[in-house]
Amino acid sequence: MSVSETQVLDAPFITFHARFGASNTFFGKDQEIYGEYEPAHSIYEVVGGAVRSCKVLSDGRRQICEFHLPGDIFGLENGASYRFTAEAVVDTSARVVRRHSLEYLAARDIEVANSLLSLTTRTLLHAENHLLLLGRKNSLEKVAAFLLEMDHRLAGIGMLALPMSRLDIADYLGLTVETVSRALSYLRDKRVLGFSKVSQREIVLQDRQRLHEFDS
Amino acid sequence: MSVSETQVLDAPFITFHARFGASNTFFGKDQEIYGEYEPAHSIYEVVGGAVRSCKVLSDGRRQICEFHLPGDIFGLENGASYRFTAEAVVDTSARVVRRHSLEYLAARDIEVANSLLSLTTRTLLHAENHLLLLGRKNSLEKVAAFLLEMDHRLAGIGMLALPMSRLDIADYLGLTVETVSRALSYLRDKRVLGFSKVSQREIVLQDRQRLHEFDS
DNA sequence: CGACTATTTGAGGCGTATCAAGAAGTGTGG
DNA sequence: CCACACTTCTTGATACGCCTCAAATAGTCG
Repeated sequence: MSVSETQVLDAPFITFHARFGASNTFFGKDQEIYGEYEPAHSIYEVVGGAVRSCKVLSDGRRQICEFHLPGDIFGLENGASYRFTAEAVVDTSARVVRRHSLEYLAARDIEVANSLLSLTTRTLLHAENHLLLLGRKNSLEKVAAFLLEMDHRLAGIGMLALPMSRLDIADYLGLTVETVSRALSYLRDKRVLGFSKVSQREIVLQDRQRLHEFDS
Repeated sequence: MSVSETQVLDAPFITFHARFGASNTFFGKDQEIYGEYEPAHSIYEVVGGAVRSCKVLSDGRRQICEFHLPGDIFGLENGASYRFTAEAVVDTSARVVRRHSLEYLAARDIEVANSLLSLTTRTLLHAENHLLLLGRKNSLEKVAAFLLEMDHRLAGIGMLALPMSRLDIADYLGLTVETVSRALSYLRDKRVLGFSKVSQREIVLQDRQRLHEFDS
């Protein structure tokens, strides 16, 4: 079972955007949006493109904790600084809201406060499922779970246009590029999925049912 | 760097306890407190002992997402059901609060709502650091990080009385019992830590500095 | 003390990482 | 449009870290 409860909890946030107006900003591919431990001044909503939130060890090992896709909100912090580095996976546009504006609202409007809680809880839910994946699933299960998550979140009609590279996928799943590639090849050979001829990052889910069987 | 921001955010929750009174309940070692997907009726605060929150795959592979130690709150849900199974690691006593009481409060008192958000954020912070550990650290780094986390959370004076078994530690770190044991033996041989003669679960941190060097 | 469980230690195997090379895809300038 | 350089992805060979299986030791509890 793999995460993704893209529900309708954003309503108050949308309202917020409408009420306060939020500026649109563009980020080029691989551009850093903010760095870990920087003061958390802004909150973002992906409009188009994709963003990765990651943590990095001193020797460069990287763990991507989340991918943010259109409609997702990221950069929401309770503490003083960001807990991640956020980078654009591809060219990305995002709405930006200053943090103090939102905090001002949340301190008064219990609806807003509760929608922030919902947002945080959803993130937590995703993280906890990811813990199980990282700690206890093998490479094939990880890749299958990833594809199912993306299929779900990209409102999949069987055709996945992945914005991220194999390296991003690997760092999300705690694997290497080669292992991810081998898992995908394996699933292709089993006719569970196919690669589009247009791009290596377009994947056709030929048998979603059977893909589920590869996940846990 | 390993988690644990045991701050003073519980104040409103404590207040809540005082205001509404919360019944104390006892759980024997390995007793289930609640199961994953059960309706989430209650919220708990550990008084004495320890609790593990875990997820289990169909074939029995288990991932412990968190250990709850005295003072910790667990079982707080936004959705209808629990996201984990919670079990007593050792004989444990906990204060129990009915969920609807807390929700009643949170819907009116913005202070309470914000303290719930703080609580959730702290859990999220822990989970995200754990993602990095599970995805990208090797066994020695994992065990070192675990010891440092416990040292910190058990208000360590250099002597760790771990409530959990090696199996619990393994399932927390995404390892096997044997690997955990080997890492501990290695650190003992390096004189970074020592085993108490009283119990295998009492560990003496002989060189916290050097232990830090083993973590990432 | 005796039965049982938890932990440690050893030997060997498996899964994923690493290293290396080639293929496929992308972008730029002519 | 092609030529070229560069990046990304795939595939193969090998290495290594952690898991598995097995057995000995230590600890716990009646």
